[in-house]
Amino acid sequence: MGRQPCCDKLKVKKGPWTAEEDKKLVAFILSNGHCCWRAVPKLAGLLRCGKSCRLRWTNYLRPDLKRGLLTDAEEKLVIDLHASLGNRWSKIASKLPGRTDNEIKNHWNTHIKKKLLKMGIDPVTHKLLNDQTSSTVAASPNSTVTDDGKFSKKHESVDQENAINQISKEAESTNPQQNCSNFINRDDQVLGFLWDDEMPFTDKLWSSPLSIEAWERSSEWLLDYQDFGIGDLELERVENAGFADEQIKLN
DNA sequence: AAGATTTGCAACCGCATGAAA
DNA sequence: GTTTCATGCGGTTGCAAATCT
Repeated sequence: MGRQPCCDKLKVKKGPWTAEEDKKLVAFILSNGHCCWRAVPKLAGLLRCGKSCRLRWTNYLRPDLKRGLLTDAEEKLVIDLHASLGNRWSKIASKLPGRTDNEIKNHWNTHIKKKLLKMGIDPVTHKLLNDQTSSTVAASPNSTVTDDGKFSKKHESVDQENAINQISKEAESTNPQQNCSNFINRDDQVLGFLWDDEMPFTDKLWSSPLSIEAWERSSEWLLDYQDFGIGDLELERVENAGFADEQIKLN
């Protein structure tokens, strides 16, 4: 006897969410929280699977999400983290406040991968493409790397330790051709917080109560960006400033 | 202008994991 | 110890928008 489906697939709606559905979901979560995702669609009056609700909330409706393209600083962090962690997008996303694993994964596949290839860098190994003798960054007796660049979840702390050692080794290297990561401007103070498991300021944000009005105020981009696609430059400017502020706070 | 192709991203699917019964 | 269930994660797909021919 296998596992039952999380919902009755015949009676659930699929595909893009409407503004009405978004509003229902947000209103429900802001007033009730999401103790059990399976119950959310029924209680919120949505013909959706609980899984779909969770995804919509975490990837799109959460009030603390940033919108727009990743900044240069964020992109560099993603590349660094990918070199150390591989395709563990949720782990990478946890180090970039306001960004989701889905967003980072998409940005990696559509932008960063191409950029690295253009620079002659293998996006899987983070080594120069013509450097046949190099092994992967995280390859060590204590970590496992699969063909597609996935890292084993076992020995995580050892992997992280190796990664930190690797990053400091890279920083010491003076020859830009030796390792692709040298093109990244290192900021040790920034990298320092990357290995902390907690991101205190996002936790604070989540623990504070939020009204539907507050959500609507903080999510005006939903109208601006989803329906009309305006304000990208202004948004980017604000986000860049915000990200810089967060880094200053952390330092 | 119109059709073909490419790109970017939201959403889905299946699997893994851990907790509860 | 086994089964069931809820949730999270990473890979993949589908489709609208953008770009090319």
